[in-house]
Amino acid sequence: MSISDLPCFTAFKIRAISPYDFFLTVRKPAGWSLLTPFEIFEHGTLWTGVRLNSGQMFGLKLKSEGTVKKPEISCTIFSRKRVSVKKRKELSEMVAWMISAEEDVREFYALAKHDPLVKALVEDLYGMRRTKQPDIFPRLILAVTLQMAPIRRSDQMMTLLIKEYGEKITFDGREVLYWPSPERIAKADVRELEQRCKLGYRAKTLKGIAQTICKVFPTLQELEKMSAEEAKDRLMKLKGIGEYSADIVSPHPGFALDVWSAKIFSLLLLGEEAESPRIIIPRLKKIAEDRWGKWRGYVFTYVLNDLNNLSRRFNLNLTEL
DNA sequence: GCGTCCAGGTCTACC
DNA sequence: GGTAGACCTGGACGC
Repeated sequence: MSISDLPCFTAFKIRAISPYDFFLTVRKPAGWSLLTPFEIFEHGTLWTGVRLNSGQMFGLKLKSEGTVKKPEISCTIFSRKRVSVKKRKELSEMVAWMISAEEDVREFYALAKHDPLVKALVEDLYGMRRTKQPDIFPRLILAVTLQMAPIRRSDQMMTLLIKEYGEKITFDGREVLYWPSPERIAKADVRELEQRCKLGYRAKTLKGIAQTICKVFPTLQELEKMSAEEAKDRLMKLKGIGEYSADIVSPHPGFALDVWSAKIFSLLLLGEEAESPRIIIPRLKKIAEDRWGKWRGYVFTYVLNDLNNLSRRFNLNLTEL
């Protein structure tokens, strides 16, 4: 693991479009982290890290100084060297994009008028946003380690990858571990990756992906500018990335159903337990697209972060599938 | 303890 | 173009 000390800092404020719940957005109820599983959240303040496409590492300290109705987030960025005024502006725009501060979800919330599921979701998680990560490699690691493995094993693989090949950043008296760079994994020995991170056959896949994106591959921001289909096609050209993984990585709103989430949506949308979850995935995706359109990605995120409440509300067992 | 099974997909060979 | 089978590994389960 490499270690970076980030002594310089610059601060600014971000105003978000209301309603915006900072806590629910950066610390999701299902335990999803904003940028790395090793970020720190204490007394309403988040310390985390981010690697830009240039490879530069930054420390981030985020804190809400507003309310859900009048949201304002204070952001301090820590770096190795002092940042210029131009770079500061770029960083401020990047953080706002990352935490979806400028995304207006009122159209999504309007669906609640006629859709009982959305109504429940909005009541439970009012103001929560989907978030984005500027660097694509952590998303690809997530997608690959989720394949063919129970969630605990996926967590084990990701944790080992970060601890063995990631980067430790120190700033503001804190230490945060961040994902490995694609350059580091591209150079790693496959056998060593397999053994140190318990990746099995995924070691070869991950190294291949790292090598490809080190050469030439669109950034997440570039994929976002493409059509959803084009972005997905580009992602699926990576060996080891199929439709499910492409949906997880793509910045476009998708409906990344796997066997586990297909069981949940089968109960919610069809009112029945799925006998063959993998078989009904295309059908569930079609229903989601017809019912929620471009907001289906939001429904997906809200549902997976609201399983306890939904189980109670609709008298279903969604938490032990 | 030990053996067996299989998981929050993807790719390939074969028909 | 459709589909069965292989793929690492470790945790769950039955004995």
